[in-house]
Amino acid sequence: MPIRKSSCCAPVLKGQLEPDRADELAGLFRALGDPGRLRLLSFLAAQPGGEACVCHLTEPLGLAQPTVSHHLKVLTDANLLERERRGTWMYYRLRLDRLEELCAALVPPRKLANALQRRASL
Amino acid sequence: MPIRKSSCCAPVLKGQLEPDRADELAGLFRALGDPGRLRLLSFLAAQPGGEACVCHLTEPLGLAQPTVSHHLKVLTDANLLERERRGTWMYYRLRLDRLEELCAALVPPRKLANALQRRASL
DNA sequence: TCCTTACATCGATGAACGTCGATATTGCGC
DNA sequence: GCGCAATATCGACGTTCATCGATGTAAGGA
Repeated sequence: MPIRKSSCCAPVLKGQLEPDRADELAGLFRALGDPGRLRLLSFLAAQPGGEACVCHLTEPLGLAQPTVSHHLKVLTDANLLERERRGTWMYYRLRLDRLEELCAALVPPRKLANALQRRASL
Repeated sequence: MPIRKSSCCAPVLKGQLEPDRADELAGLFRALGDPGRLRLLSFLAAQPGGEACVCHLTEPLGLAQPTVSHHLKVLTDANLLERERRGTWMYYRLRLDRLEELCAALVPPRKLANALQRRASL
């Protein structure tokens, strides 16, 4: 059933956001779309150096160890974390640069700068 | 089976991000975690005034009308869009302020400002 | 080599989600 | 009120996902 394009508004520009790029961004946002994972990021950000090993993350989250491991994997696959082995322990570190990239994708940088300026002037 | 907190790293600060706030933010990111919805936002952002009615959104997305309606509802429920009726047509408009808020929640504003400055100086 | 600790992977289960055809609702013009 | 056009809601189906117990793997110490 074809939808008539009556004259309600200007037709929308096509392909502003490429489907491939949309898939990629959506994957990133989906990685952020879980409260446990957000708290993981928050915990890591609160650490000096933005890093911690797994054994200190499972208790404050209230999730089982396999679940935490799963979430860490999701975030690492999305390149929002990087892992490094040190002896028995596995360290996970925040990638702030990736979060900044995501911000820039969400809001045009110029508008973001304006918003930050507005906020700073209050 | 209790996990021993051996001396691998400094213990993580607790409750940096409140569970309630984490749920709220996760809901927002989940709303952004679909390629169709991201393209919807992109299409709207490309429109003068950042608004459009539904009939012009369904074709470029390649999704059926009920699906588009569903996505618009998800985004509206997340307060990322606002709707306004004009006669037969329903107009959806971007809420840039909400996207800016989300950015600020992702990256501490000071670090964001630094990142933008770095980028501007290239 | 054996045991223990730290972490990852597997497999299963239940819930949430994307999609769309069919149908309902709302508003406009006649 | 009737009919049509625009949009929302419903219902169902298949997929994806979060969760966790059980098990596998890898590293260090005795």
